Amino acid sequence: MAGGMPKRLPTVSDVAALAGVSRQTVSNVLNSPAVVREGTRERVHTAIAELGYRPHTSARRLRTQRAATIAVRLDPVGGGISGAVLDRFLHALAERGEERGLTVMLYTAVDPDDEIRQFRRLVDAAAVDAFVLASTYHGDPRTEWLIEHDQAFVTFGRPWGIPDLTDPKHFWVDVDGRHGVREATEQLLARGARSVGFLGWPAGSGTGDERRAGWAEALRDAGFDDARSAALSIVAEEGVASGREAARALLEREPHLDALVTASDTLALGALIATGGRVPVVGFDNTPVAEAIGFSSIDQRVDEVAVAALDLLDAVGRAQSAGPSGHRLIEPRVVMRESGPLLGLLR
Amino acid sequence: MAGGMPKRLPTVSDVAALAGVSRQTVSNVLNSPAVVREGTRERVHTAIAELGYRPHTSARRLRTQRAATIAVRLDPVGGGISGAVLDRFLHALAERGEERGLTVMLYTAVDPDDEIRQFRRLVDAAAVDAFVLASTYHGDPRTEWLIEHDQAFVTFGRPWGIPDLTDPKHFWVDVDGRHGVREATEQLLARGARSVGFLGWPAGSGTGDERRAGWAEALRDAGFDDARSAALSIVAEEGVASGREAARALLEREPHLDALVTASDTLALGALIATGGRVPVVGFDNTPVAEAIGFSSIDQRVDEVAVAALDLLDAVGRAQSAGPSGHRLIEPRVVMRESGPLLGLLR
DNA sequence: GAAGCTTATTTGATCGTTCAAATCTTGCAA
DNA sequence: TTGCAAGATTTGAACGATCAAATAAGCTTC
Repeated sequence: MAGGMPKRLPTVSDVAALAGVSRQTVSNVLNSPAVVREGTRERVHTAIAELGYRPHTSARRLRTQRAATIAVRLDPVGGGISGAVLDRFLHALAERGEERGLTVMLYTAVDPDDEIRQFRRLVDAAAVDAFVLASTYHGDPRTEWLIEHDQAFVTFGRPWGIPDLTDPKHFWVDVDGRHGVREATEQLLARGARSVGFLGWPAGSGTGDERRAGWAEALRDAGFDDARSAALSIVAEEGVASGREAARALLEREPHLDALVTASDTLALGALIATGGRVPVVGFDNTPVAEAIGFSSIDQRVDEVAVAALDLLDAVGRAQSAGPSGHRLIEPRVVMRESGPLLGLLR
Repeated sequence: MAGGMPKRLPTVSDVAALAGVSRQTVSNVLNSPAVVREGTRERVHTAIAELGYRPHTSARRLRTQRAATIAVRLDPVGGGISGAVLDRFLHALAERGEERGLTVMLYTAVDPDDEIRQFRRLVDAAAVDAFVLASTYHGDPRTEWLIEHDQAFVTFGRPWGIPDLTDPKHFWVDVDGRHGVREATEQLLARGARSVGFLGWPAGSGTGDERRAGWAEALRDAGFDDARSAALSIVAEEGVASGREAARALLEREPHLDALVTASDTLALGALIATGGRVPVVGFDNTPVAEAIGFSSIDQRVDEVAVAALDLLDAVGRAQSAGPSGHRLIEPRVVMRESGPLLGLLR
């Protein structure tokens, strides 16, 4: 309705005038309150409140040469069922970032080269002062570029090349999948399971290997010998169908299997279909699908990951040693679902 | 490695100096090339390329008073299985926005009031010049606030209150669910289905009512009388379990049902479980789950939605009448999956 | 009560760009 | 040649904030 004037936003000078002080004092009240005398500070605060003043984002960014923005790449479709993880991570990042005055902006890219082109664009335009990468691999050209060009970044997912792992320039946060899977396996054993199988990805993906290792550790501690363990483990590519096939094969080989841990909710869903829900299955990622169907899963706790990532980033920003070291391992949480609404009904 | 100087980014003056022209000419080359003589323009372009110059985002924003940024709220978890829709919409928005020099930033909010607080924060800080809302309802305080404060915005999802629908200040894009469902139903009938059921949400949600209406239209056109139609329709709350229950009840009542259209992939999954995959089911949203399991679904074509939303936004920006009217209806695409990898195996 | 110090506040310059107005070129008719 | 409009380019100012240096105010101390 109103329509009227475009209603110019109040500036620091307007506040200053109203409070009877100078621009700089207003600025100080906001950025280094300690330096302003109590009475003045209060007067300025009421003026700010009265006018509904807020610092002009771009003006501040121009002067301070900080974009206060972190860029995150949004994947094309968030591959398969497990896509929601990035979603939740983004949400956490946006929420936690805002608490620290950071804006999260999105970019897209079709391949690593394209992504580097984006880096260049954003960096050259001073549009961003840090990047969050959602996963990296050994010899990743993206991290190489970022390091080469002195750009702040954190990866969600540890770098899997041995040398990179300790590279002080590479900051990362990751979820300790090994620990999570181990704990899930232990819980299954503790509640009476006699043989717990594992359905995971082919060797070579660092993440998958870690998850399998966690399961293997739990079995070893429970007294299983290596031959027995080997028989209880099977491999499948990510995908519901291939998970179903593999689970079926494993069950044929090991009819007495009474629980199954998997490397992802996608595989878990396949396994559930194969077993008709008769065998408890634990997935990984705790996706909405796991919740809807009602099977157990290991939650990555992306909220913690986001907080850790931001912590690392502003450590980088201040060029101070990022706490103990340049990375953080978050412990996932096992979410056991006793009897999902649909588990028994799948058969 | 490099380490060295912080390497100041080149400015418009650096380019000007190198090309032997003034600042403003460089600016003109970028913003109104027509006004610069051909030869000069070329010289400036090579200088730009040589230095790898790009306009400083914040400086430009400060001067032009445009943030070139649109804000989108990221939902807490993206409810259930269908969450991926927002995900894909965001991706499309980011990608298409970038083509037009727009940045997509995220914000979060726990409820409408909180969201309005965010509006205020972003608007007062001149951090954003338009909002995209992912759905609205009748008397939505958010759209009221935005209109009241002359803020540009578009909603994905038409406003369901009658008066709002034609409000020239409310710009919206929506997917014509009625049309999509109708088309899917027709396709099923065309390939020989004799009775096609509908599993949808309780009346009252505009979106759900539209979808049901599309199915009803198709049946009517095919010569079904209203009593027959009514018997083929059933209602369920969103959720895999309730979908399964409802589908089961419907099948008991109508054993000869040979196809089922549903209001969401979540309901579709429930129906598939109930029928053991024996009855073809069409979902809505074409989520990754539909693709993974292999059942048919209606795709919202979020990419088109994103483009339309951006078109409307810059129509608003230029205060020119937004094409035919302030809204766009996108036709969804029916994705028929003949024999999903898992369909027959669910039983 | 004036010198000397600390604390509080103000002034002028600057970040990098674009706007508005001024100046310089060019082309062409008189 | 001169005049003069149209076109091309340049100059000065401004966007709104913060930095750095300068000034003013408040407290001690002798």
